[in-house]
Amino acid sequence: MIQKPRGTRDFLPEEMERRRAVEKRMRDVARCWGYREVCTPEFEELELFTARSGEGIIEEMYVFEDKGGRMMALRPEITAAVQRMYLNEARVTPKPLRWCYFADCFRYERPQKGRYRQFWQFGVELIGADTPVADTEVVMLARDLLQSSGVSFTLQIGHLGFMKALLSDMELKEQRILRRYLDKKDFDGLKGHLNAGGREDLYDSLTRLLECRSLDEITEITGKIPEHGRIEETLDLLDEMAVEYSLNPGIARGLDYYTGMVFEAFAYNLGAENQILGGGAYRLSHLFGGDDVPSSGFAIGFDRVMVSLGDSAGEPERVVGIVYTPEGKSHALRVARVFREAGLRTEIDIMGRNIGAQITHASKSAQFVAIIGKREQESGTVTLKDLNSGEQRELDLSSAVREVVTSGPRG
RNA sequence: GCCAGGGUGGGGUAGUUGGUUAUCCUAGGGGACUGUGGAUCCCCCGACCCGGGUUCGAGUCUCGGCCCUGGCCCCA
Repeated sequence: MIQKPRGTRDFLPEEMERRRAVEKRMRDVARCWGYREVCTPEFEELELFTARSGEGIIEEMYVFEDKGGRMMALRPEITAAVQRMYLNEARVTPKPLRWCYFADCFRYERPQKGRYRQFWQFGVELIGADTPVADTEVVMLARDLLQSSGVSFTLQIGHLGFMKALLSDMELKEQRILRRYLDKKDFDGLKGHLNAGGREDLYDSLTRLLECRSLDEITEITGKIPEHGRIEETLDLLDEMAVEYSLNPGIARGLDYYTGMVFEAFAYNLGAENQILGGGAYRLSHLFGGDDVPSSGFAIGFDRVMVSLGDSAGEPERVVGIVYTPEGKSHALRVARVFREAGLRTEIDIMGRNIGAQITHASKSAQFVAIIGKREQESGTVTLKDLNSGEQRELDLSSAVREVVTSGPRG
């Protein structure tokens, strides 16, 4: 038998309903903040992603040659595509642009808990704004989105300016190596590398920087960096808006195009892959041949959020089963239509079962059955049976609909 | 790419030192049954991940692969 591809998943209706419910809550939050949805192609020219991240990522992507001999890649993330789209389509749109997306991405990696080869990201990009309030907005939106999903998380905020200030006289390549040691908390490796480069003077300040949890502590080590005022204002605003976060100057965010504030969120019970959000301020479009535009944004690992939420069942949907005898068939079809017009999920027997078997079947998903036989057909009524209580009454059609609509969700 | 543990009907399971026709539950389909059966009774469907090897004989032992679950690496 043919299996699904490695690292992919099938979603049955129950799980899709849970996913859609969370997705809807996130969409509603984004909409209230003024972030409107955009959509980019599922695949792009390979160069879009290598320009951003280097040739190394080819091994971790789905890359293919199309019939015209072009090298293409299934998108491994969305930010680059949104920036490309901005340059292609929206350069002259009034700033700021507030965009969001919910889209699947593909990475050719070894699957493990919370890591799949096809996965979904909910993300936002704020393009053309470069102020403390803009920084505050994306962080607050990140917080609101995660909260709306119901997941438990911690938020960490950092800024690349701190480490840059300490390493300002070093080459970019060298800075990157040191950041990696720090990110891995490999202090022996860090020390060795610094000693080899004759910069053992930096060891103390770098490791102390990672311990800092307040701007004052950081400033003692780095001095007042150029962005100090802006960072201070952003953090003050976040405090005023009661956003819970911890300051973490160690956040490095792998890539070079991040320019200022960076932040990440982590969930519990996720094992090794517990990061559920990452983002920051960046400048990317010059890599694609456009004018640079200050941007910031983040992406939520939607699947990880769902894993962290677990199987906690959402509210079950109200379902009505239409049960009928052969004499009641035409009336039953009309009744079903009325229930559907009231917005209720309504299912009718199409297996030719007898009444008892119909009730048996309906009870697997429905909370109510409407029983229709010769008597109801003649009087234009329905017999509504509440499957939870077992009670039933013969009602006129509109009363029956009202009864179901006003009933609470299944208890 | 590396390490550990796994893979028996759709789901969950039993399977002894290698030995008849592979166990049970559940789900699914059919029938009896024609206004209550959210039943009951009867019947049916349906599995040893794939491929080599050892053996008279492999679900069971062995090797390789695939896949799953974790972890490492990586992480945009």
